[in-house]
Amino acid sequence: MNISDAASECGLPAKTIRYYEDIGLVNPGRLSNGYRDYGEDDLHKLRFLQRARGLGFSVEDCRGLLSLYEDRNRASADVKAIAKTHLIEIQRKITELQSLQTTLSELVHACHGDDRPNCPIINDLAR
Amino acid sequence: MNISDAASECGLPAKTIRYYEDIGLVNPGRLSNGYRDYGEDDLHKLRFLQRARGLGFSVEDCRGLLSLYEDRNRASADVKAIAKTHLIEIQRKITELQSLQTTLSELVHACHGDDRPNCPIINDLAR
DNA sequence: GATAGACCTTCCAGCAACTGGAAGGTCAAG
DNA sequence: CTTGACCTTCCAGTTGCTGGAAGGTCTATC
Repeated sequence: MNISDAASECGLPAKTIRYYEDIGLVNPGRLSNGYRDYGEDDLHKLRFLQRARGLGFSVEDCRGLLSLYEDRNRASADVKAIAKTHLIEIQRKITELQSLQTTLSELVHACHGDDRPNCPIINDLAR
Repeated sequence: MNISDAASECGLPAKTIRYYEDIGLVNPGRLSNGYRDYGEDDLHKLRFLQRARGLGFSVEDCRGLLSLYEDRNRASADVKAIAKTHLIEIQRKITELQSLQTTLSELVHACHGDDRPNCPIINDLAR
């Protein structure tokens, strides 16, 4: 299967798939004309990557998850550890964004938003 | 005032301040020896940038806010528009992260996390 | 006057995770 | 035999810095 069919199969752009190959995540075979040729294993990995990236795992996390995916003797604890760390990071980001949201929405509400120059947002930033 | 004093005044690393100059945000004068020399206006702008970046505004947003800050005839509506757009973007990110959080925390809870290979997290990613 | 150390300068490279585009090869249809 | 849609590689750009190298300057001390 060529790269654009693989792309529509797994939901990743061809560019991204080539990039994943560059960084050593998925190594398809090659046809005699030099074209990449994706087999079922490759497609599984690509779909795996698409899902994992979609859950916000970093590419390096994905590398780790992928090797656990391929390891039939993995300990689920190893997978859980990666996921847990990521989850904590997500929770940290949510908290941070919520704090920004609170501040910003107060400022936005305090600002008249008319054609006059007085502006609580600017005042706050300038304080 | 030299760059390291300016840095401690505004809470930004010297490297970052030089970078902001590179991209045309704050242009201090220069002493005869070529050293940057920060005046009160420069420091105000740097503090402004530090606050605005801290609220998550992009550097390009900061450029816009800075020029509104310096425009005594600004319309507060222009400021509010930038802030509102940013706020909406923050809210979008929060929603997205919360959805990731839900999915991931379900997976993490479902995973035993022992030394056996069976793992709902991997299973989900591989489905 | 020499020297050490702490500044300062510029410029170049790298991070994450792609994305766009140029230049060129290949293939199937008409 | 040409057109157009693929494919290939490689290089540059994105965001917002950050680290480091190479070299100039300043201040203090000996």
